[in-house]
Amino acid sequence: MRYPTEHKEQTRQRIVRAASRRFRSRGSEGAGIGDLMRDLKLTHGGFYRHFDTKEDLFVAAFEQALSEVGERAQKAAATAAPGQELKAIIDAYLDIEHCDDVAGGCPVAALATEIARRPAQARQPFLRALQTHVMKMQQYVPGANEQERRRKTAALLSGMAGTLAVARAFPDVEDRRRMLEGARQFYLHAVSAS
Amino acid sequence: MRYPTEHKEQTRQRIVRAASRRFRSRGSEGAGIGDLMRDLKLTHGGFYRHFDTKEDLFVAAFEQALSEVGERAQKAAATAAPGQELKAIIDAYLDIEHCDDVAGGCPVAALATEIARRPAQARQPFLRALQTHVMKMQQYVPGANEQERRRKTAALLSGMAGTLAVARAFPDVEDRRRMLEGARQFYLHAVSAS
DNA sequence: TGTACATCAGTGAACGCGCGTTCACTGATGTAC
DNA sequence: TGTACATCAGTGAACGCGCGTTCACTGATGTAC
Repeated sequence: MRYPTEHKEQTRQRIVRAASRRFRSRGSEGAGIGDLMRDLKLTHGGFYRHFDTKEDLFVAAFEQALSEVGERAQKAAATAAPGQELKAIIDAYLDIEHCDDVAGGCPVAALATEIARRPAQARQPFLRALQTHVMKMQQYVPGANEQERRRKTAALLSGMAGTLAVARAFPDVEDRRRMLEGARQFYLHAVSAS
Repeated sequence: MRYPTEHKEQTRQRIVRAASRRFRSRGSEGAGIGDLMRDLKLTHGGFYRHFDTKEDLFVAAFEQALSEVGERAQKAAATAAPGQELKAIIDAYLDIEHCDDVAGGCPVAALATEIARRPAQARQPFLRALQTHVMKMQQYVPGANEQERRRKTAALLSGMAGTLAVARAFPDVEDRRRMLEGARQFYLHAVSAS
C-alpha cells in the first residue's frame, strides 16, 4: 500500500526515538532490530527501507538522545535564578529521576564506553555530536577564556556522566541518592571560581 | 592426561587475566570464550572445567582488574612526596598511557555501563568490589569526617572514570591529552579543601 | 615391584538460539495517457 | 472521467554466522592392592 508523503519520515522518527531509548537501556548490542520494530507494530524487514545498517540507526539514536539532553539542560538554565544557571544544570543532571530514567537520560552516561570501542572512522559522527554539545554548554561554565571554559565543560560533563553511570549500578535508591548528593557538592565546588 | 596439583589453579588465573584484558577492550559481549581460550592455546570446551558460566568469568575478571588498578594507585601514592599523594593518584589515573591502555586500565572506565545494565542480583559482586576499592582509596581524600571523605572519593573516582571513557572516544592523541590535562586541573581543584 | 583402575584437565564435534541482513512479494495510491 | 501501469513502505520467510554451552571421549598420572 502507498502511504502519504510525510508518512516515511514520521516512521523514521518513530524508529529513531524508540531505538534511542532501547540503546540507552540495553546497549547497542543488547537492543535488537526485531524487538524494536515489533514494539512499533512493524516487522523487521521494513527497517531497511529507513537505514542501511543497525550502526546508522545507532548514530541517529545517539544524536537524538544527546540533543534531547542538551535541550533539557538549557531549559534548566533558563528557569534558574540569575547566577544559578550552572548549579541548576548540575542539579538537574545529578537528579535521582535522571539517574533512574536510563532510557530517557544522557546517552554519554549510558553508552560512552561502547563508542570508544568502535573503529576510529565510525566514531566521527559521535564526536561531532559531543563537540556540539560541549559548545552549547560551555556558556554556562565560568573560566578565564574560551579554552578554559571549554576544558572545564568537558571535564564536568564527562565526570558527571561517569558518576551517573556508576550510581546506576547501586540497586538501593538511598545509596544512589547519597552518591548523587555527594557528587552535586563535589562538582559545584569544582566549577566554582578558583 | 593428568596435570600437577597446582596446574588447574594456574590455568584458571591465566584465563582470568586474559579475560580481564579482553573484556576491558571489547566489552562483556564483544569478548568470546572461543577466542579467549584459543589465545591461551586451549580449546573452548575446557573453559567449563573452571567456570560455570561466562558471567562468572566476567565477575572474576572485573575484580581482578579493579584490584590491579587499586594497587597501582596505592603505589603512585606511596612514591609521591608527602602531601602530594592524592595529586599523584589523580595524575596517574588521568595519564595518557592509562587512557591508551584500555585492556590494562580501570575496569570502571571500561565497563561501568554494562554493570548497571545487569539484573540487581548479578550486580552484587561488582558492588562489593567497588565499595572495597572506594574504602581503600578514601584515606587519600581530605574531608571533615569519614562520610564526607567517602562521598568525595566516590565522586572523584566515578568522575575520573567517566572522563577517561569519554577521552578514549577521541582518535587524535593531542585531543585526548588536552582533555586529560584539563580534567587533572579540574579534579585537583575539586578535591582541594573548601 | 607390578598391575588394574580411577581421576580429571583438556579436546573438539554438535546443538540451539538469537540476530543482522536479504529478497521476492503485496497492495493501496499516484501518475501518465 | 476512466484505465493501465509504476511506485515503494511494509511483510515475512530464509540465510548465514557467531556464540555460549553440552557431552562423550582422551590419556597421562595417581592410587589401591
